Amino acid sequence: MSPALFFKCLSDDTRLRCVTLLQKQGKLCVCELTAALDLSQPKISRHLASLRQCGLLLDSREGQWVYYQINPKLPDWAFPILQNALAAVENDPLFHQDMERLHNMECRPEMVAGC
Amino acid sequence: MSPALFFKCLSDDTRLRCVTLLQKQGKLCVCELTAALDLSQPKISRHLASLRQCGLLLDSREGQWVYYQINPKLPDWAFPILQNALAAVENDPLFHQDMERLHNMECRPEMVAGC
DNA sequence: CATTAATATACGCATAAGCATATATTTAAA
DNA sequence: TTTAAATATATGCTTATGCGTATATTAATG
Repeated sequence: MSPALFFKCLSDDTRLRCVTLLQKQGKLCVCELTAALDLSQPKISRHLASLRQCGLLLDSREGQWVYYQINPKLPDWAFPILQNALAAVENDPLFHQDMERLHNMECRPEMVAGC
Repeated sequence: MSPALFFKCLSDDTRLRCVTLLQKQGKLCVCELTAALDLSQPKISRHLASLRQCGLLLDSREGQWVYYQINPKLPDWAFPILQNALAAVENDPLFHQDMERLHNMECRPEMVAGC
């Protein structure tokens, strides 16, 4: 993963929103990201796949759900950039909207038992 | 300038090399960047134009030469990212090659009198 | 005024990116 | 084993990106 490729991963709004949400929340499944960003499932899934393929994200299936997280084995120089990326969007009301939609999911996957 | 657009500026190797050299050196003219990166003048010029148009770089003509520098009026969140971008490439031998070619220019513009 | 150096732009092209829609796959549950 | 939910992928399309080459522009110089 070269620095230029790394920046390309963050150069699309949908991908940047996914990555910063994951940076903030640690681990989210596809349906949570779909709800948070209020975009179509295939669109989210395609961008997540591209982020996984270039090594920025890791995925892990837990039953029905596939969770994504920032790859902890990224090169050292990558982590400060991710922090800066989060800082760059954290004051944006659109970021707060994403967070709000995430928290307002009627039925979060991890709460399935209670549904 | 949105964060995603800012990252897109850094997502191409030629542009990233220009920006990190300018971050390191402060101010360089087109022919210095052309020599440092060892690429064609139109290619450098086109990328510099795109970086200027989106506000990342400023240009200033001094006689025959056009100098480029990082725009000091970038949003606050942009500067730490630029620092981290430089940090990400500074240990790369290819970055050192660019620096070396820059310093090895037989005739730097600012030395014109001595040529 | 003609020439040269530095820089910018135009053109034509090839490839990459991103999208919406439809469909396949995987897993859990009835 | 049928059904439904979550996720992934395929298809066809449109637009964006990047490139090499050629040419235009601007400024200094003879």
